[in-house]
Amino acid sequence: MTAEVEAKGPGAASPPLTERQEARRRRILHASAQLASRGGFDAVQMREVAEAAGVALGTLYRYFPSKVHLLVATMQDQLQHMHTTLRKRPPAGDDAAERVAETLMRAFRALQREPHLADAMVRALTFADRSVSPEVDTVSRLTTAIILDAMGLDAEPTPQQLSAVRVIEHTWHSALITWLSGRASIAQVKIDIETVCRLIDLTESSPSGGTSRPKAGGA
Amino acid sequence: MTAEVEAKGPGAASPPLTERQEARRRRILHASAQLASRGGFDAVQMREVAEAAGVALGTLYRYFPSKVHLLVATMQDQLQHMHTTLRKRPPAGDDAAERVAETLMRAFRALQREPHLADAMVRALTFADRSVSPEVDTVSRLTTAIILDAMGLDAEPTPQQLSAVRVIEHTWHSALITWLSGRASIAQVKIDIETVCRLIDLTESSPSGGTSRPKAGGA
DNA sequence: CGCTAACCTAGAACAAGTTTCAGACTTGAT
DNA sequence: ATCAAGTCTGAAACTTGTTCTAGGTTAGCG
Repeated sequence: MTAEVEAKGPGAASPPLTERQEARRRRILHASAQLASRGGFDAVQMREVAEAAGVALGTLYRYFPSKVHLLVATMQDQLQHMHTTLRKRPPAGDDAAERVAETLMRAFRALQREPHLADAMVRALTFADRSVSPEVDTVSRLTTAIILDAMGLDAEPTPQQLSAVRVIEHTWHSALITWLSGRASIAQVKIDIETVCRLIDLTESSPSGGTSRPKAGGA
Repeated sequence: MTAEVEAKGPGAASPPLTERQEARRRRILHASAQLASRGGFDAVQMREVAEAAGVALGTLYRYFPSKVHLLVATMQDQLQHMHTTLRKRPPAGDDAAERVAETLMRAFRALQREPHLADAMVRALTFADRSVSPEVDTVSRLTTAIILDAMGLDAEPTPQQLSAVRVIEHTWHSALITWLSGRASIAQVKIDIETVCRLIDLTESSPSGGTSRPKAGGA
């Protein structure tokens, strides 16, 4: 139990990094993503990451206390990027289930363009043990935010809707894994996503229109 | 249809093991489960497994080509055991969704009794790469069989039902992971299982009775 | 029995994640 | 400018999964 991992945990006031430190951090994450894109989880070797980022091995471990921490942070990074990208062109489906499925399929296609990177990030995410919980939780919240965005609700989500979203996330992660390990085809993943998204239809509160509404204006 | 223990691939005619070899194999699996029960994934150290099983390290690797292979085989073992146990007292719910949820919660409670073992097996399962696909697939088929059993269908499952089962499996695995890594409570897992099991209700073919039937005599 | 092929053992060796440490460099305050 | 505290570097060491080697054992067969 040495270092307090200063993650984005609840109320964690990460000591403000100097500019050079911020730059180091970004170099590390970039090197991580680069190596991951080449050969997936196994290709992200800590010594190579350190060398590619131009920092000493000890420094790498000061910034990210383990390989899994590093890759989960890499995923945070990519997810953030994807979130902003997705927000620019919101899904156009008629009901919430369609929109969520469309959004996830869009994300899936993005991952298909970098399957090795996807492999590294997803494997790290599911392999993470308790010591990485705060970071994994951040990823989970980001994913939840993306899905809720896609649903385009005009009110706070109900507990049932949150449950459905949780299940959708479960399916999303697990389906990715089966795809990455070659046990499911792309088509199969699509079917699974569409199947689970039907759960959203079960959570419609009012019998009239439910969550169907083309454009929930936000501001 | 008891799955053959030798999951070396499609049609792989695993050379029949001699009695001493079978005994070695069992000693190894037992040692693996034992160590896993103590301290989870990390506690299953190949050298220790070999010593506890009374075989040389090289022999251990001849039987199981990697730690992940070993743990996935351990899971096959446990699942088989659970499958026969579950069959003895089939779930009593009124509709398929209830029965499946009940069955999974029963399995979940069994895992709670050996959380470290569960940790080792589930982490191995999701961390497995392509080289372990055949074995992971066997586990997946076993899980599917358990769920289909619980549904108590009287006919071949429809494609939609199979999709629902796939999504249930996804949720099951992923929910286990969140529980094991301390990011979800037992209650939360229960909710997620119950939520995803509602998908089964969506696959009822006829509007009359659907899959509801108290006791579908097994086979 | 004695042969051969496959199997097993003990142990060294190798690979990659992680830890440690002494010394050089930055930073912030005085 | 100077000092103290904290940070970074380079390199070695340690851990555990995995591979390799040389020699002993077992099983089937004439």
